Amino acid sequence: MASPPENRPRGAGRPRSAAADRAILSATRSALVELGWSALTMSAVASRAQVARTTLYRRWPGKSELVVDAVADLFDERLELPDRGSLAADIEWVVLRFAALLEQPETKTGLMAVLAEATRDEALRARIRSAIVGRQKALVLRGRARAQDRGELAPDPPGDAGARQAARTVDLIFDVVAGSVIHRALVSSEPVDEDWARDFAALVTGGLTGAGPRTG
Amino acid sequence: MASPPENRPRGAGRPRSAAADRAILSATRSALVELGWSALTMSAVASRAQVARTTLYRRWPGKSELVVDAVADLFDERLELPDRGSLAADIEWVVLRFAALLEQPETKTGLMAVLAEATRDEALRARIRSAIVGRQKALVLRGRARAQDRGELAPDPPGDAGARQAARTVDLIFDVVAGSVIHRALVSSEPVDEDWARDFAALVTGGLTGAGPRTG
DNA sequence: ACCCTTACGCTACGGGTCGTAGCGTATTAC
DNA sequence: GTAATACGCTACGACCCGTAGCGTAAGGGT
Repeated sequence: MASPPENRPRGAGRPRSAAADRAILSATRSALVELGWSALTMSAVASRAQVARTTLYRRWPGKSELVVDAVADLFDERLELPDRGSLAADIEWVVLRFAALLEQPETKTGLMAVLAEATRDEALRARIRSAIVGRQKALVLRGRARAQDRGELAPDPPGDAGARQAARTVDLIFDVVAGSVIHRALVSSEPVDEDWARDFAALVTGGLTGAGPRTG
Repeated sequence: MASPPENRPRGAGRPRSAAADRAILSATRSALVELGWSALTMSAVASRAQVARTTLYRRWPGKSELVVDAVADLFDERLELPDRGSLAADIEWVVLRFAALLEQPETKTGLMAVLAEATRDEALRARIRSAIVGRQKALVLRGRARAQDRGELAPDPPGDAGARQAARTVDLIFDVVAGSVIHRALVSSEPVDEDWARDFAALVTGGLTGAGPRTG
């Protein structure tokens, strides 16, 4: 669960209101949906959260950090990867799951806004990777290992070079899955539905030349 | 070439200064790199362009529209697709070309900022598609047709259903290529170099199960 | 129970941006 | 030449920013 940085000296004085934390983060999300990034102001968040404007500045340095924490909460759902029987089916499941997350207007607006702001800020980008997007990578690792167990994929070659090669492949798959879904949903503005997920999984597993997207 | 919308009644009065147009768009790009989206102000652009602030408002309604036009120029380079001999090589070429575009800090910051703002604005999103991202789709169409001529890909099935299926495939490929490159470069913050392009092309053409990313 | 420490709400401040309006001047088409 | 438009400049009210100072509320430690 994302929270404001706890730099305060512990063990003395009045503790910060957890209710205020929740109200602020929730207000930030709803305000982000209604107003968008550029129109979102600290004043708007404060008034929605029934909180003084100064209270916001006591916890977050500025808009970017506040929004990152607010959005990170949305990616906190349990990420599971049930065994769907095949690599392609597992991929479809991940795609649809990720798409469902992006369907929420809060996530959509919040993620893109934060990514845009992070273009000039490597620290912020690292925070996004660890707190938001990076969690999805664990799913790729698990799905790949499972496919190797099934015999659908070749096992990792031994040795140091093999491990490095495997890591590169995982990174590649991760960028392809996450990037394609985001692009489809947020740039092309087309639905990431079961049909698309099936085509996508077929492409990733079989490629264009092999058992291409069209199976029927 | 992107220009401010020409809604003015033609044929009378003093025409708008084309030099000012160029100066404003150029100033917007450089300011965007140095300041980032949120710190970018109309005042900053005006002073850099040696132009009165009111001149900006005479041409663009606001920051978003101005930045879109400024960034669109960067995507205006001639988009060519020389025949590299194979589908995989053609894909590698497109990936590296697109990545080179995204390497420029102006393009990077500008594109993400505009995409973020477009999350809440379908009109802006459509403008981005037609003016910026959508142009790349022509490359996908050409590359696919060429691969079909070579016999690497099956020709489109005849009839209406076949055409629709082909269109879906093109859309899919486009989202996968553009999305993956953007995600790799802007989210993962890893270089889109020749090694990555080769792995990516191998994945898209052969798939995970087939002639996987590792060919050597 | 008491004090100490901190959070909170409120008000106020200087500085900046926004988007618009009005003016006089410059520059072009007809 | 005349009409029409662009341009630079100035000014305006409204808003937001980030910080400071105040009195008050609410816990923790002994």
